[in-house]
Amino acid sequence: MDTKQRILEEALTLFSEKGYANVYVGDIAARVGIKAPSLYKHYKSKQAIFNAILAKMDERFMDQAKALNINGANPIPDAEIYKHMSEEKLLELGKSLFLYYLHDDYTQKIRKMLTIEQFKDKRLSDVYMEMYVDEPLRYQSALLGLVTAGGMLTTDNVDIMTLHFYSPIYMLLTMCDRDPSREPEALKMLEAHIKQFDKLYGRKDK
Amino acid sequence: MDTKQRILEEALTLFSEKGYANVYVGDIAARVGIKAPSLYKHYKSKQAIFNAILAKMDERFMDQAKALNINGANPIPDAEIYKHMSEEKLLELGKSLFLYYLHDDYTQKIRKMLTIEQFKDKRLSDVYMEMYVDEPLRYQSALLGLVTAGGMLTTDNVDIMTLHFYSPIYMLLTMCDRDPSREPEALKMLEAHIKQFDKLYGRKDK
DNA sequence: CTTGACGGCTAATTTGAATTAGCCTATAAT
DNA sequence: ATTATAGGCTAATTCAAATTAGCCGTCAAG
Repeated sequence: MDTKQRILEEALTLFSEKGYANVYVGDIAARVGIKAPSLYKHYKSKQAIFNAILAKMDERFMDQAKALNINGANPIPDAEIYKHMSEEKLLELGKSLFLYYLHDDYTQKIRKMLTIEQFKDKRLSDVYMEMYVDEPLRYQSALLGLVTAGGMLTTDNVDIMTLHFYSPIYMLLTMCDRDPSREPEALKMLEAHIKQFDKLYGRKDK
Repeated sequence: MDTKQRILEEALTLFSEKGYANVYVGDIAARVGIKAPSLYKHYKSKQAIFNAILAKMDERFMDQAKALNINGANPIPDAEIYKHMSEEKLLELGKSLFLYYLHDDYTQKIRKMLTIEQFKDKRLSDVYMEMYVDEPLRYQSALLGLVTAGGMLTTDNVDIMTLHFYSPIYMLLTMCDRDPSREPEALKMLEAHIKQFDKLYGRKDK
């Protein structure tokens, strides 16, 4: 078992629940199944553990950005799909986006940790915004742009349409992060939101 | 000068910037213009200062709720105004809401503090949600309900319409909290959002 | 078969921040 | 005028948490 890796995982879990300052190195060690001083065989300090988590996050984020081809000339790999976007498909898209963000273990923990630690370090709030505001808006804008081009949605301002699509998702997400018991309620609202969105922006003659 | 009050103000400022754990009692004292031990003439402990801030927040929040008559039989005092809601008025409503939340010193600091500390204590996340999610949605829903009744907006689901109105405001707000330099950009998007909102929900024959 | 590095442990040690002790001055009430 | 209280200060003290010292067993390479 890779202790060095385990330490990062358990530390991230704890940091995301209680924040850096409220987690003691002994807590991390206990969850890994060792004693606090043994941590220092793997990392120079508590801060170094935190830094390693961020480094790994950066790495993953870069990979993901590359995988999504966001910057490349070819924005969406399977563009054709989005030209024939039905209400059901839109619904599925929104729900899977929401549920992925909400339930993916790593993503959720990172998001919570960034939320807690963001005001300590501008770099963290920048990462948060890129991950949960700017990048989703950019990506979905490209996507909804295709749908619009395909004629399934109509607007003269794709960016605002994207804002209308995504911001409820974002708000419901922050709601469920704070209170997971409200997930069913959030899902109901999400569905109603997307149906309404489709009605508002969908072609009248659809 | 009311030192006891000053302490709460300076402590809130610091807590909202750096989080409880990263603020030292000496920092608070320094800003007030005294030495750390003197704080203890006014509050039993650092935690007691934090609690006092929350107590005062609760108090204000109660007052505000009462002033808005949210629970009372009479939801909006000057309901008539809202029956004749033009695009410009809607715009003004949204902008003033946004700018109030964003710039009101006390509100902003409380929001940032709750954001940082929320995962430590469920009570804090509950307050946050009430203040920035549930209460605004309830209030605006009542308001937009009136507008709808007046015939200036059309929908079969006021709650979703309200979600569509408010969630972009919410998202832009959290964006500006993280990076105040993006306020102009946010304001532009806010305006475009509301104009588009009005187009989408406004009566076709307006 | 022995050596050295890896990774664990217990028992210090360090550190730094919160809190307490105890003193001093000003002021307001008796 | 005396005294009590409020509120400030400096100099301890406490305490918890991070880190270091130093020991030990295992195991793979030579």
